Amino acid sequence: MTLRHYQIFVAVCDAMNMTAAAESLFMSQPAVSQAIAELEKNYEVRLFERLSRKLYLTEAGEKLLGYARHMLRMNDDVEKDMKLLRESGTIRLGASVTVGAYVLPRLVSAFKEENRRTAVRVVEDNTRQIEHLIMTDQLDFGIVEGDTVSPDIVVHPLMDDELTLVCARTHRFAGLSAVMPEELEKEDFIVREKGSGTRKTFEDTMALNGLSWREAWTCNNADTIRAAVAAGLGVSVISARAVARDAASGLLCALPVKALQFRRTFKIVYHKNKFLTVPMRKFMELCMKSRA
Amino acid sequence: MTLRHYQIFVAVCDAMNMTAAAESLFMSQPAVSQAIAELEKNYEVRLFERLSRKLYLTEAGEKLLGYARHMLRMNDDVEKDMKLLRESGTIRLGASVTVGAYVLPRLVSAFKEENRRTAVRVVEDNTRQIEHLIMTDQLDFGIVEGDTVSPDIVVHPLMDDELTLVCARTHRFAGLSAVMPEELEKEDFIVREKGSGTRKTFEDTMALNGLSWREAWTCNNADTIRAAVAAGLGVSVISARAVARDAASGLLCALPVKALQFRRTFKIVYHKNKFLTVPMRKFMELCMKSRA
DNA sequence: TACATTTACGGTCTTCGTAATAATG
DNA sequence: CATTATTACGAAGACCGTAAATGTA
Repeated sequence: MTLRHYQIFVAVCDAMNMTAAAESLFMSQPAVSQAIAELEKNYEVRLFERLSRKLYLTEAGEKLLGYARHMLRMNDDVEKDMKLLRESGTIRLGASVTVGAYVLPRLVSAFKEENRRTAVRVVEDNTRQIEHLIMTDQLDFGIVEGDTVSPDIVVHPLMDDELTLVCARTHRFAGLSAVMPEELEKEDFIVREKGSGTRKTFEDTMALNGLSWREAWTCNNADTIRAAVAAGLGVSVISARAVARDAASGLLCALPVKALQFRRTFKIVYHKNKFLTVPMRKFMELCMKSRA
Repeated sequence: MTLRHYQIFVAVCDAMNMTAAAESLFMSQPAVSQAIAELEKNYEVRLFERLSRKLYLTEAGEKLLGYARHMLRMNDDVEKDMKLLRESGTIRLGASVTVGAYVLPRLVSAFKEENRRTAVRVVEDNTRQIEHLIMTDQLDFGIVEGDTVSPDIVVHPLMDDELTLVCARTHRFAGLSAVMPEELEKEDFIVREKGSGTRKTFEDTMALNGLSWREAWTCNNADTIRAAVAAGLGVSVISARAVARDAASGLLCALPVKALQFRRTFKIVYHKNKFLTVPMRKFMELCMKSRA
C-alpha cells in the first residue's frame, strides 16, 4: 500500500462519500473506488460498510484513519523540513588558524546577519586536518592558508595575506621607513611552531632570499608573539592582520623589509564532488565579495 | 514520493552502500540508485555525499531518515493492527428485551471464553430500535424476538421461545397437569406493556383462539411480573426461560394450557450488505450450535 | 583492474481515465 | 429516473531489470 492509497482513503473518510472525495482530489470516482477496494483487499478488512447508498466507517477503518492521517502529516512535514534545509541547512566550515582568528569572525557574523536561519559551525585546525575532514565529509568546505594535497580538492584563491615584520616601539627598527634584509639576521626571532602556515611562509621566504635567522622563542599562537615582541624580547614576522590594531595603537611597530615580501594566499577549498547548498554558495560569494 | 522510496532509502542508510542495500532488498542496484536519485530530485536536496566511493549521509538525509523510519514503522503497525482487527474486532450486538435478559448472557460469556481478545458490546432495546441501529451500522447484527420491517434485513431463525402460563403456588391452577383455555378468561392477568414482543405474542395467540382476557396489571419487565404472580395478584404468560428457575424452586407454577401454545421465534438479523467479520460469524455459529 | 554508482533502455505492472453495469431511493 | 458505487478495459506512466558507461582505489 502506498501513501497515495492512504491519501485517497482519508479524503473518502472526510467526505464519507466517494464521489465527493474524487472531486476533492481532482480524480475520477472509479479510481477512488478502486483505491479503497485495494486497501480492503490488501488488509483483508472492510473499511466502510456500504448500507443503502451510505458509507459507514468500520472499526478497522477508524483505526486505519488514525494511522493514515499521521503518516500523511509526516509526509507533509518532510516536505517542509526538506525545503527548510534546502534553504538554510547548517554550514560546517573549516578554517586554518590565522584565518580562523583574523578573517572568519568578521565573515561569519556578516553572513549570519543576512542568513539568520542558517547555523554555521566552524572547526579550526591546521590545513592538513581541515583537508582530511573535508575528504570525509565532516566539513562542507574550508578556508585555509596552507596547501592541500589531494587532487580531488577544488581550490579557489580568496585573498592575499601579507606577513609583516613587527618590533617593539622601543626597538632600534622603530621609526624606520624600511628595514634592510641583512639587518634581520642580527635579530632574535619569536616564531610560530613548526607546521604552522605562518612559520612556513616565513621560513620559505627567508630561505629564498638567502637569509639566516635566530629562533629565540617558539609558540603556537599570535597573542603570545605580540606580547613577547611588545616586551622587547625579539622581533617577529606574522600576519599583518594580527597586528593591525596594535600597530595603530602604537603598542607595536609594523614595518616593511626593503625589497622583500612575506606573502601567501587564503583559499576556499572543498571536495570536487561536494554538493554545495544554497547557503554554502552564499557564504562563499560573501567571502569573495568582501576580500580586502 | 512513496513509502517504497523511503524503504529503499532506509536500507541504504543502514548499509551506507547502495549495492549492499540492493541485496538486502532483493533488487538490482540501479533500481536503488534510481530511487535515491528520485528522492533527491523531488526534495531538491542531496541526501548522500558521494566522496571517493563512499557515501556520507547529509544533514537533510539525517532528517529524512528520522521521518522515514517513523513512517515505515507506522506502516508495519497498520499491518499488525489490521490483522488483529480482522481476527478480533469488536462485535456490536443488538438484543431485544427477553433475548437480552435470558438468552444473551449465556451466549456472550460462552463466546468470550473462547475469544478473549474480541470485545462484545450489547445494546438492548425493542426490535424496532435494534433494526434502526442495524440499518445505520450502529450495530453489526441483532438477536430479536419481534419482526423486522426492512426488506434489506436478513433473518435467520435461531430458536423457538415458548411462553408459559404461570401462577402462584397457592393458585387454584397449581398442581393441575394442564389448564383448559376457557379457564383463562376468568383470571386477572399481569402483562408486559404494549409494544413488547411478549405482550404481542400473548395477545395474538389469545385472539387467534377467540379468548378474551382481563388486564389487571401492566409493567415493562419480567421481574415485577414474577413478583406479582408469586404474590397471588394474578397469572401471566411470559417466556418459559424467565420463570424456569422460579418454577424449579417452587416459587411459581408453570403449566401448559390444553391444546394451546404461545410460541415465537428468536432470530438473528443483519443488513444484507453487512460484511461479517470472522468473530461475528463465529458468534453466530455459536448461537446456532447452542440452540436448545 | 576491480569495484561502486550512474546512465540508458526496454518490458511489465500500476494507476487512473472513460464507459458500461449494478444497486438504491 | 437520478444518484452512487462497482466492474471492465485501455493508455500513460512508474518501477525495476539488464547492459553499458563512468569514475575511483
